[in-house]
Amino acid sequence: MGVWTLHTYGVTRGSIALKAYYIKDLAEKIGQDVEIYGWVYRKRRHGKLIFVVVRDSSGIVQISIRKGSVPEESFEAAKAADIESSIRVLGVVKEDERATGGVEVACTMLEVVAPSPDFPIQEDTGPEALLDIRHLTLRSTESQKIMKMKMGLVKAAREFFDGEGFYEVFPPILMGVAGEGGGTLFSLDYFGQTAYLSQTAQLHLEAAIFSLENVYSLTPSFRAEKSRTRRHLTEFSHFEAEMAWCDQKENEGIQERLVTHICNALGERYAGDLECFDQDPAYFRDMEPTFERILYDEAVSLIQETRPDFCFGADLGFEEEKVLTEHFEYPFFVQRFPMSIKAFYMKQEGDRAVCADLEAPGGYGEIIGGSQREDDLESLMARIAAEGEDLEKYEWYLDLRRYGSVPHSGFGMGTERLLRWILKLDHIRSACLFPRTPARVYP
RNA sequence: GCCGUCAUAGCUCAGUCGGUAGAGCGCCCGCCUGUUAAGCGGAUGGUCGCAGGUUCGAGUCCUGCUGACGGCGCCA
Repeated sequence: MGVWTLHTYGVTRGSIALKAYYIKDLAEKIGQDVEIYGWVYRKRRHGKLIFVVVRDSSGIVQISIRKGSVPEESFEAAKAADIESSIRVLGVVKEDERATGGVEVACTMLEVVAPSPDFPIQEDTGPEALLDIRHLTLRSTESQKIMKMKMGLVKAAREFFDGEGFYEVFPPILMGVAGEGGGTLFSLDYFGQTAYLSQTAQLHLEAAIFSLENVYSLTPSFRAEKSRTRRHLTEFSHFEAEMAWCDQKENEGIQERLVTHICNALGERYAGDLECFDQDPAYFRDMEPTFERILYDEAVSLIQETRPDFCFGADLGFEEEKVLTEHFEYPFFVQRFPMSIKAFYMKQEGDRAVCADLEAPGGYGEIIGGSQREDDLESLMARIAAEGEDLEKYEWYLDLRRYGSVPHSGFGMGTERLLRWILKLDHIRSACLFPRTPARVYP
């Protein structure tokens, strides 16, 4: 058995360090002896020949186990191995066109590390049942691809911010006051006072720009709305950025460069995975940071072409967004909503907010909401009072306007929303490891 | 908060006019040396979401409840 210690780096079963290599690398090891650790993905028995498809984090490969070519215990172990049992395999890598991927491992030894009796997922398991056992559903190759691409998205976003000289900061999740008026908050007992889970880090990022000027954060945000839609979670990954000395025009420029950088990077680095989701990598790879911009008024006109009953002054509902997004191939900005339907902290010009939402094409909804912030103390106080909010709770926020206020802007980007649009996922839940919705906080 | 749909085996579903609960897949057993979520044979598997009501008789009809799902609103 000396040859095998070569591949385990002297580590034997029972005291495993790291795997020597991963399934995706086997194509470069034709003719070599290899050791594979993984999980049984598929099994097909043919009497004296058994095929086991083994899965690890990097991919899958077919193992052929022939009676007579392996010790009798190995053949019996293969015969008995359940779907998703963890196994250790020794064998020789061979090219074989009959195997998926063109590579197969001819087994010389197989042992079950731990069994997996009655694994509950099978071909026709429905979406609700899959969510009930999300902790097991994550093992699917589709979930693997989504999780890997989500990491790629976050990595690309951080690259962008880093390249633009932003500082990453780490704002609190436990909050004493609401971030945005109106939205429902999750509350909890905080040593006898009521505290809330953050809906947005924006207000705290605004404080940070007076120190670091350009900042961003990636935090969970919570919305206690019973939103039963395919684009809402009660907990989501929120990229937020805030920039001092920045007007709305430059704010939009940063947003489109950010989204474009992310798309370019994914188009280049995840071309194969994008194709698995029927997406054209070239569309993302070649995207340019020149998104179209339309005014809210123009959006209303476009909507009225097909929905004459839609009235000026209303917010764009989902049906309206869907109509609107059919006019665009790439994400686009809708600018200058009426102040009456936007948040108190936005800068006001006439009856309009100095703001823009970035909409994904194809009815996938709003990816980014951003605005120039109100930097004038009196206007801000009047706005907070008009919302019926207690000014005292916002004293610290108002201090930011009392001590060296600056023009500044910022935005928030929903990570799962962006990923959902890129992969055209049916539901935002699929873009999340353990999605939290009004009816689900388990598992 | 509002509107709608659904709830039967581990999973996906069928169940006619109200008359003793069905299929496929999975699990289990047997056969099979090139399969691609293999194939063939056998066996197992049920508080029909819960509580009432109508009826000689309810998975089926009626009432209430619960839960999940889908859509709206809200937003990222």
